[in-house]
Amino acid sequence: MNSKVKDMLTAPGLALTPSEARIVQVLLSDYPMSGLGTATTLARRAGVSDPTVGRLVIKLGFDGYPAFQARLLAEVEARLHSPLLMMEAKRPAGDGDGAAQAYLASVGHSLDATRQAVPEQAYGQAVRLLLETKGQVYLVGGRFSRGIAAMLAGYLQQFRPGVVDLGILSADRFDALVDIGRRDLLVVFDYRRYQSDVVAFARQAADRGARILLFTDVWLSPVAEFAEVTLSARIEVDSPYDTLAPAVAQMEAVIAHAVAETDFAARDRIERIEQIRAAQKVTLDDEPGRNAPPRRGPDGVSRRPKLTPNPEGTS
Amino acid sequence: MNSKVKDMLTAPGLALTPSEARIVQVLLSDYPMSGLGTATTLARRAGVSDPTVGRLVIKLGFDGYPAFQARLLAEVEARLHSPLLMMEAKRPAGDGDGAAQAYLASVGHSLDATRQAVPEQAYGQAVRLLLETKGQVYLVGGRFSRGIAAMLAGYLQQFRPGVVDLGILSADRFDALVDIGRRDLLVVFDYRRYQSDVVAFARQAADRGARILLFTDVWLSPVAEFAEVTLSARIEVDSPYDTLAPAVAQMEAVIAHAVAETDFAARDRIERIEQIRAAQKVTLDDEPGRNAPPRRGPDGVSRRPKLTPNPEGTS
DNA sequence: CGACATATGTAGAGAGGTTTTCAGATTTAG
DNA sequence: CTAAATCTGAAAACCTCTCTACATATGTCG
Repeated sequence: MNSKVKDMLTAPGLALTPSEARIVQVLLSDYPMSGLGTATTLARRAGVSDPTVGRLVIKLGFDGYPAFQARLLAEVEARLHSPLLMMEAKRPAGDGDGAAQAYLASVGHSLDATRQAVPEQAYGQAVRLLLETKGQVYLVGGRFSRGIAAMLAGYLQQFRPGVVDLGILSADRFDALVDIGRRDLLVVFDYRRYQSDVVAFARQAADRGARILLFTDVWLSPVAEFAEVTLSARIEVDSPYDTLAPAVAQMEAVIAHAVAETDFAARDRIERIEQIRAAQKVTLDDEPGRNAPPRRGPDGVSRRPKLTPNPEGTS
Repeated sequence: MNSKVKDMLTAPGLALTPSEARIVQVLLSDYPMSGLGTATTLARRAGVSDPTVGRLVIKLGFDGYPAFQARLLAEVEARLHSPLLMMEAKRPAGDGDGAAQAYLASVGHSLDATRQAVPEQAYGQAVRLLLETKGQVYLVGGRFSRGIAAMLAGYLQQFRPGVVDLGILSADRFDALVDIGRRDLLVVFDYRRYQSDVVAFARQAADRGARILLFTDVWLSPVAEFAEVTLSARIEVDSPYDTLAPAVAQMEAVIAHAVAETDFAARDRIERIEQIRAAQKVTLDDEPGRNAPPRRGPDGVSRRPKLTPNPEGTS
């Protein structure tokens, strides 16, 4: 049921009438384009009548020609999104592009640089710290980067208990230091224009024996001196400001590594959280009335191919 | 006349009405798949009526929607027959890279897709909204994306007064609606797993006459229906979660566009803020007293000299 | 050779898609 | 603020496509 149309057409157990065989041959001769027009067009090319085409696709198990075509279209989309194809479509970047697009291209370069700058091993160490810490996991960040800390906190809460996002570091937040000890982990996000309060906080936490995981730029925050693991990102771009996108990607990469590496003992925890959230209807999964009312054929099959929804999303 | 549809859609001399711009955006955001269904489907996704779609393709020089679609199909065929794609059959899919690095590469693809999905013009519109709004600028975001909202708020505060980051949308935050009116702008970050409270908030703000700038993914949050400008990013990656890195980059690209485009009337404001911050010693600069504003070339484009520290950084 | 079964085409009904028409809404110019 | 121009969507007309019903052809077996 899930195989590609091409496989269905060449399946051995298929009993084809002479006319149907001609249609299949046309279909395969320039696959899948010839199936993307109307049924009548295809019939004419095969030298048969359109009802014959309809009968064939029904014999193949589809509910009708539109359903068949939708499947074909979905396959085209899958191929169109292949990484190789994306490379081909990649434009030279920067030619006629405006400032915004040039900026995005520039971010792409920083992202590449980031990928090459940090060995895979470092991600593994970060994951180990995050998941195997027995005590609490505290997170701090600078004025801009604290948003990333919050995102990471959001993910971590799905994986383990004891996650504390310290948010903005106001003076009274330093009180939290009394609770931080040898069994705890402090995750610090500190990118250039290193904030003195963040550095001070991290130093004091380190003095109290806490382990430190640092996300910073390639010039390394002062925190790197006493951090156990440091992940650096390339953040400079063609702009008076720096970009945080590679930093975000790097944080997410840690999560991706965790997901790939662990056998996902945390899965049941995620599912529990999902259930709670569903009960509270915090997210609306299917936009009512927007993409819908899906046009349906008489068979009840949606006419347009679904556009590959992800099992889990962020917002 | 022989240019690709994508180029026609992004051609500079093209005068697009607001509704038409939304269609173009949808087309580009999932190119070329979204143009392969029916005109009605496309219209629905863009939140416009089908005649508007027809008018657009005629304005582009086609004889009608079927003609437009035929051209699109021809392009698909061309790409499908590309030599690169032929090699794909034997693609092992799993590189020698580890999970984290593969993830970063995947983010790179989404970033490229994002760059190509949104015309430069849209960034200009976003900048205009952000800078020329007379009233207040409010910002909201979802559970994860609110970090991006906070980052944007950080930038905006350097450019203009009246920036209000609404933070987490708790029930009492809805009280803020009474202050939102016709002269104000609401910036919404809403990525898939669209949050019902965010959507509801935006809808009510729109009802009160506020203009709306939306950052979302290519499947478009329901907010897109009544947003004045929508910027969509590609956020899906090879991971059970989505990535927000392209979303961050896109937000920053808006800032980059603003910096490049405007004559930077906001410069004095930035300098004032710099002075205040220096006085409070919030950041520890590696080089004290090196607070110069961004250097700019004769063309008015800001130019960052290599290897000099940024005049303004993110942390 | 004749009767039946299967295969195929023709024609038309019905559904869905596109385009035209027109009126309301919005923006722009004066 | 008013008037003109433009933009937009609702509705309907028109067209195209699909699929059903029926008729015809082709082959098969007694």
